[in-house]
Amino acid sequence: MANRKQEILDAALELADDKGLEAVSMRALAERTGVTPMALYPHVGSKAALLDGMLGRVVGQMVADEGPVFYSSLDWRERLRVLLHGARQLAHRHPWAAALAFSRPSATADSAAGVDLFYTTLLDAGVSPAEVPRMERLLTTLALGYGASEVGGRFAREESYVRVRRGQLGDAPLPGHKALIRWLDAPAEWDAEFEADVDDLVRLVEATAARRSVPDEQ
Amino acid sequence: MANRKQEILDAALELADDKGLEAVSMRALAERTGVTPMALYPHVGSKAALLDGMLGRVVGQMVADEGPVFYSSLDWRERLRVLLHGARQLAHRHPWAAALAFSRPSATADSAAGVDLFYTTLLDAGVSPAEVPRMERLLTTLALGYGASEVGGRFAREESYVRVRRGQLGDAPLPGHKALIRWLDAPAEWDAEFEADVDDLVRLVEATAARRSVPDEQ
DNA sequence: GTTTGTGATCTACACCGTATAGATCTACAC
DNA sequence: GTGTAGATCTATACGGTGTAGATCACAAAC
Repeated sequence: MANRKQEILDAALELADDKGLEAVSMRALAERTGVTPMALYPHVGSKAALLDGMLGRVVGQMVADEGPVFYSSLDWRERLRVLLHGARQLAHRHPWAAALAFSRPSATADSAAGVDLFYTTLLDAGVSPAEVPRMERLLTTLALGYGASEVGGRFAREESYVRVRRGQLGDAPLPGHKALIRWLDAPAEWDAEFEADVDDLVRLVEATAARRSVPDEQ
Repeated sequence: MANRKQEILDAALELADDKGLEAVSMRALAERTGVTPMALYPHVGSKAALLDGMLGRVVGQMVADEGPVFYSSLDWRERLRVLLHGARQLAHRHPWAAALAFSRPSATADSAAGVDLFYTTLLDAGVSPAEVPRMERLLTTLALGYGASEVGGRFAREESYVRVRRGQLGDAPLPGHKALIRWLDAPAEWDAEFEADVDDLVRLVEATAARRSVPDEQ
């Protein structure tokens, strides 16, 4: 029974990875699994629960892949970088998961191990315990949101956007765009940009740790 | 014709705001508009285009509400805070829009005015022009992602999570959770936490502006 | 050998987005 | 008034969706 559930989940992952989340219908999944649609229900509960299960699985799997690295003697800075890249990678490897991640609790048994890696890393960095959970949310929200924006199309440009770049839109002036024309034309290099974001975040964590001296409980 | 489209969009917004995005079907929208489903198509094009239109409308509307404030003599720090809170507010006021925002281009005619407010604010802060677009993406991704996580449920806890908090999950130890038990029990105060995030982001922008001296073009 | 329980199945329902084809209304030219 | 062009709405239909409900097959337990 529990075994069967894993098989079904695996089939659903394959389906989502190579045909997109919208191709994951109970009927299609059933065919892939070799049973009728209704046979899935005792195992997965419902479509929503199926999606939860899929998300939990990819998160858990990512942690399993990268977790071991963490008990080596890496600097907290290096560990943090790996974690942030991992969160973005999740969106790249499983585009469907990025969108899903924002609509389901992250405080899950499946993701606890991943969150814990952030916690220990931040504690090692010297961040005050009272600030660690907030910091974890800040970091994962940005890394995950960045990945989701890339694969979901938020960072893409509309065709009609050419005119906007010129710094004028209908009657309304766009002074900011106007001043930045040179830099808006530059092709976006997402890898490099995210790297710069990671640099900023590492510095932000350093600064937060340095501020630890403020009078606080404990 | 263009008028009719706005009416339909307004009806769709009402529907989404008080019954959720999944209640916005062409059939339900048609009934609300007093017309048959197929009558909507010449105006809105398709369901996907309808969603785009809805998103563009709430974004544009938000900018129209808060834009004027910006040409007053506010400090860039104050302006940035207003913008970040605005992005989070978007998710709170229109929960459906937060999820949508990650799957549609943000470089739209509708949102250009909003992006421009970020651009001018960052330029005023002294951020290097070459870094402004990246910074805008970083800031909006975090603020929007934070709001989306709140309303979408990512920040919620699962029932089964009680055990995880104890710092032990099955056989795997969770040292980070264990060390943080005291702080994980604290009820989450999202407003206060986001305020702290905003503080961090303002400092991050300050630091970025201060680093401007590095040898760079222009 | 009957009972119990566990899965899979089949049918059916209410809903979805939308292609296609036709009806109706409005406004203006003659 | 009549004709006509364009915009707007309607009717019907197709192939999809998730899943409730009833039924059936078969293995293990008593």
